[in-house]
Amino acid sequence: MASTTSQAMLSQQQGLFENEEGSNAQMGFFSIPPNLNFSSLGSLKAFGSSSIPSSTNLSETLLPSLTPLKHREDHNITTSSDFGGSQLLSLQRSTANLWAWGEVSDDHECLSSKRSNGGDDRHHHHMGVSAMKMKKMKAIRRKVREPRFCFKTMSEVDVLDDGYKWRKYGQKVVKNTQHPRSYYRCTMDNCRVKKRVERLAEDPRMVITTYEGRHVHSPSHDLDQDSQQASSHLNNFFW
DNA sequence: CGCGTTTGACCGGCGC
DNA sequence: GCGCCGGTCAAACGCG
Repeated sequence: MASTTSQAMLSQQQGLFENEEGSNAQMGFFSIPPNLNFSSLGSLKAFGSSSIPSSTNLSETLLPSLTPLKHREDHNITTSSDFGGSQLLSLQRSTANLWAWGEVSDDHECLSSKRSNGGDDRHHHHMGVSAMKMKKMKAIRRKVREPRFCFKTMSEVDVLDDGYKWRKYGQKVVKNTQHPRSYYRCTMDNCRVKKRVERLAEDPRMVITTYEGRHVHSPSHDLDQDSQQASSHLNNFFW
């Protein structure tokens, strides 16, 4: 991996969020300029949660600044001031987690998951949801799911450090893409947040990350100083 | 030894 | 009904 200037320069960042408006399920979209500063976050937040009561416990999560892991280890890139061009925004709904799967499917900017509840059904079985209930839920084509948020960043590394600890639980080559999609789950016990990471087929320099769910805890304590620096700013907004 | 990754198998939904 | 496909599981493995 050549350590050029572009290595951690997430010069172009765009994000998507999905909300749970039921039949009006939709995805927002925003671009994150490389020189984003914290004052911008307010507007992004407002954009992403236009229908959310602003008082809802601020559990919308703004993930701490991202540092590509390898770079964090190898090059110790700093993320102060404007995040060093390496940041992640996550907008999540803190209210009910209902959304219609069939209607958030066809956005190729985000990881398309036209019907990604196969494995989750199994998961729900594990969680003790009765088959009867699941059938009923399926019947109305509506499913209790965690809010999702996806964005794409330009980075040479796949896994961006968002301050949480993730465990990889799967990898899959999806059709019509040359790069595998990786599946991660938050390592915290009762935290069911998942994320998927893949590279854009059209532009392998772009990494698409999709977060699903909401963390029930603060970011991992073992952040390095850089991350702590940046996330401490963010904490003013969200924690 | 504990934790994280890899990877083939499996499951369930969807389209034909 | 069957095959395809995305998502998940879990055993095996690697590493510190």
